[in-house]
Amino acid sequence: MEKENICPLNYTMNLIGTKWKPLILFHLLEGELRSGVLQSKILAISNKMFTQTVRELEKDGLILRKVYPVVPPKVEYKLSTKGKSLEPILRSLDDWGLNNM
Amino acid sequence: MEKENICPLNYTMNLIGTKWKPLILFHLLEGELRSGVLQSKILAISNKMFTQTVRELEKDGLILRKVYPVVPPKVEYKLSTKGKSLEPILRSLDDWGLNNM
DNA sequence: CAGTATCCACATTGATACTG
DNA sequence: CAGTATCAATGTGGATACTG
Repeated sequence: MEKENICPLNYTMNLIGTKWKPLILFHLLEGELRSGVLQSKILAISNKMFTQTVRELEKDGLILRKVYPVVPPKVEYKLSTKGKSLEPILRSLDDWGLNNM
Repeated sequence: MEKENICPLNYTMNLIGTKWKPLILFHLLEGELRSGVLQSKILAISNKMFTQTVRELEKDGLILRKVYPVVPPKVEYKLSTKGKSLEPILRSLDDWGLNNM
């Protein structure tokens, strides 16, 4: 998607307006989650898309990635402050869907 | 985009989560607009994408299309009741962008 | 003016197999 | 367990020309 961001609305949509991003953010509203647990909550997401999506969310400063230097690997994700500030929007999107689907 | 709609959040995103839809809906918040006027407000949208997008919004019941049987043609678009109910979400997305971009 | 029809470039997504 | 690599399929967006 081209990044023109003429208006604020598009800026926001470019950060969360994809198939999986809102869903991942939504699940993280309940708190920090281990990578595998988070992924298992998003039924039907492929391994590749999961990694790719959390990477972008991290790059955009919406989530934080914590790596534990253990074997086997352990990684946890949680919302950043910026990510948490999306909560009202995520809840609105979910509520609206509930009332209209 | 695949239509799985496992959760309400995805239902909503499938309706408004594309490049141009939120922008078109946002401009229609100010009221009914003639086709050409609406399109001119969305800088850089191609003719094809404009028609395609308003068609989908109409199909999904978010906007209403009024055709005047005159020459030259005159078409006006406005939000439906369902479309109007998206206003809080659209404003939130815009506000969040303003505060974070 | 409003919209349609092609044709094409490229971005997004996914299945599968593999690594430290 | 968490993540990477590769290849293929599909979706999305756009330039151009044309119609009633």
